Amino acid sequence: MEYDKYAYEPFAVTVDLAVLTVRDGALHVLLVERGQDPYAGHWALPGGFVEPDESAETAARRELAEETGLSDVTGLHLEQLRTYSEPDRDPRMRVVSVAFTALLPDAPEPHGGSDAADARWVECDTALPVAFDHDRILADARDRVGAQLEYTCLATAFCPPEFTLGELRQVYETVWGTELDRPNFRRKVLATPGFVEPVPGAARLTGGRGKPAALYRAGPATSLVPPLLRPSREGRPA
Amino acid sequence: MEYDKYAYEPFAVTVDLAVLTVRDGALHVLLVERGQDPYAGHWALPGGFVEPDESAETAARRELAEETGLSDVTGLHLEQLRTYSEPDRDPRMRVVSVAFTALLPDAPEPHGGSDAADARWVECDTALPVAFDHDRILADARDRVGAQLEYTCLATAFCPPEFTLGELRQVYETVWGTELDRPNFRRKVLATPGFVEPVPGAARLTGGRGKPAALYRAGPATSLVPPLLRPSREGRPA
DNA sequence: CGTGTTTATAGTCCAAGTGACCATTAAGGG
DNA sequence: CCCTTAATGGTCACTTGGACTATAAACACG
Repeated sequence: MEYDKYAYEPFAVTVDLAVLTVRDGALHVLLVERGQDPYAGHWALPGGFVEPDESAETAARRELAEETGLSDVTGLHLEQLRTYSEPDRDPRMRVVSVAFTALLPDAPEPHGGSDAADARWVECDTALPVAFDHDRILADARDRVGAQLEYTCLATAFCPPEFTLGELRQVYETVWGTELDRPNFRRKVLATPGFVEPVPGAARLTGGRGKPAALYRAGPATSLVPPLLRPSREGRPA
Repeated sequence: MEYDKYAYEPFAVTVDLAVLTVRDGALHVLLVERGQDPYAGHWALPGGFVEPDESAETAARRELAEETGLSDVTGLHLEQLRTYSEPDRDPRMRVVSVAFTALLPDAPEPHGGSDAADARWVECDTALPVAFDHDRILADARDRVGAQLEYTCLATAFCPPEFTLGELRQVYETVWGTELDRPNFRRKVLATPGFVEPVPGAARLTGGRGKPAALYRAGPATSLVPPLLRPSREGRPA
């Protein structure tokens, strides 16, 4: 490999974030409204340039803090998704973007941050024209997260620090778009060591309509073996 | 996002390839010997710059053809691994590298190609000092491939067009570093629709020492549900 | 030439896992 | 006060997968 920085057209390197959360039984993504061309007025994934002294991960966490307005993003799940490098993905210049997936427990309304005209949570299933190739990034992020729910304990990243098994089950049902049997889901989760841990004291009462549920915290486990397979689309009569 | 190509230090964008193959019951990786500083004389993963009109995927496939000397790399499994962007990963300048994993069936000896002093297959487990952060890239590639064998049909990418179930099993055993029960492996593979398909005619005779094995081809399936879990390191008495 | 080794293949047995249920408990809403 | 809702506890049958035995068909070696 020869290195001659003047022999090649310089690349701009950016990060794009697919910040996902579960709200009202639907998967939502954080989008910002672009204030300038190209795609002025379109919605787009939050993101920005990687600074000269940053890694892409550092830049992504900085952007996450800026765009969500959260004071503490250290505990949030942030993971590299993949890199998008098609030569024509940005009409102005050569931009290579490292995309990340971030999972948030609750959904605080974002303040239209730094360089974005507006920022808001948008339901993923609404057919919304988004800028650049961000629709593909978002689709890839949904695929990845859906697959990860099967064989990791990642679902707790969508939940607040203390949660009920019903809330955890709704995460699966929302991301997968299926219904799960309550008793079987409970048995599977509780049979997996380190997935969830009971909160010593209380049980939640005031909120829902049914019998109050016990509270759990996320456990130390990260992988889920054997996996929790989503109901197959096969074998269903037409 | 503001785009001003002069406001930021330019990034060089490269691709690095972890080209893996199974040979003699051991996982091998294609390494090239660097001819110049830094790391002159060290071994490194093959790779190179992304050209102005290329995507990272295109560049990776071009490099794969160049480095392996294979005339046809269209059928080979090439997959984006992740992007490495630590600011100090290259001592000379800011280089962001998109790493790929490639899986090869057999192991034709590479010709020391274009800009590499030498190229050869190296057993992955040999503790070899490699340049830059390529040891981490290689470790990530091994992790990824090992995990993918569990829940995808990717193992056939290590095999020639026609192969026996014993060869397929050796792929698993080599990548995972474990032994698998022959009858159980056979039952699992054959019970998965579309994983492998029998070759109409022949059965292999001349090669091995034991009873001749039937030949199979890779089937159309890509995902392996339920997965083929590797034997756990747990539950083993000390 | 026969015997032993090696590998492929067929089949058995049983424990764990899981889907499909049913039943009970404990809240809130009319 | 009854109905609805949701959590929780439990059963049962079927499937999966790990451990294991047995047979078949090649080669190596004396």
